[in-house]
Amino acid sequence: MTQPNLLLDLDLDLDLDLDRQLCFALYSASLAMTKAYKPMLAALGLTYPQYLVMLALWQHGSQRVGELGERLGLDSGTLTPLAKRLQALGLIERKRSDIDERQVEISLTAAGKKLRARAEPIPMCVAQLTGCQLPQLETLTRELKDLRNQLAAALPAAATFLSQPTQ
Amino acid sequence: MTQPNLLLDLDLDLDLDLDRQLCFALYSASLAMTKAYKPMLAALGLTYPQYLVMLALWQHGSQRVGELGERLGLDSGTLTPLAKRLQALGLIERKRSDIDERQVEISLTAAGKKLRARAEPIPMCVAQLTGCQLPQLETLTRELKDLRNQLAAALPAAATFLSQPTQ
DNA sequence: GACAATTATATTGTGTACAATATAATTATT
DNA sequence: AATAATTATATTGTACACAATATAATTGTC
Repeated sequence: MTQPNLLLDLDLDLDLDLDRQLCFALYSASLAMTKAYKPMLAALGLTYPQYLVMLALWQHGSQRVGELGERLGLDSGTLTPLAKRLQALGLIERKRSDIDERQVEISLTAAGKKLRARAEPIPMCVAQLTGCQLPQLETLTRELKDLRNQLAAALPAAATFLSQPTQ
Repeated sequence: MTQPNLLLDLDLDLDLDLDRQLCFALYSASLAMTKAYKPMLAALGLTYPQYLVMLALWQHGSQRVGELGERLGLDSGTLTPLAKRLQALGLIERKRSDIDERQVEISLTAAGKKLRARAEPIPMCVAQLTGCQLPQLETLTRELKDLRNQLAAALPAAATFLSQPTQ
């Protein structure tokens, strides 16, 4: 008699059940991953976001705060104090550019470069903790990168999604 | 001539390249997801972690701080001040249990229950922002939940991973 | 029933995240 | 070349996360 209600069907798949939310699965997996890294990074004297900055510097060498921010998706409000802590640890240097004094160039010290060797076994340790095979981890990594890129591209749309009625 | 070096091969797959790290893909996707939610949740007057607490309350009803923490993977240091803010917003109540005065029961106010209707369309909006089909999102959600559970279970091992030489 | 051990939540301190704003330098325009 | 607009980083304020500790209530043991 009555046609199946499409909106009702969608509600079945997209309710507010915590364990069916992609956002919560992402959020809690990310926190769990940070906790898994914590003891290993503590041995290097680093927090997890500090480790990410070191990864970016080890891979791409000296770079400006803005480049770091774009790579990591973080702004100066996060990076400036973080970089000051890495500088206090003696791992990086911060220097105003001579060409453009608005820019701050971040570079590795000898101690910072040396730390890389001690960080190298960490990804393997974490991979073992996941209990997954490498190809599966690579697939998941690619899917998450795609998701991140898609969300970042769609961000302007998100701002007006609920404020506008369907027009 | 020379046999392929297994360790070298593994290094190719598990180096310190930022864009090949599962941890960074997770971290940045999670931050991007939070940013996508932000404008929609702002319309409800909620932050993202506050929204997660509301989801847990809408789904499971009144519960103790400890239950909330276990569900969300957060501790009292995070939840106590967050709950006080939700209380200040008039969305929840906090009451010491009569049976066990150590426990604090968190329940929804009428305004807190009412807010659910306005939150209901949000998951659908986000799903559209991802540009993915629902089955793909469900698969990714399950994979992330598995990863989180596996990491949580393996956490004790992580603590001793780098401090112990291979024995 | 006193008291040690455990449990539940709260508090404190450190380190992110990020919006909003401030500051200072560079570029564009006239 | 003065000045408006833009750009790069820093600062401020709010809200998480979480380790470490504190507090208070309950349970277990004798």
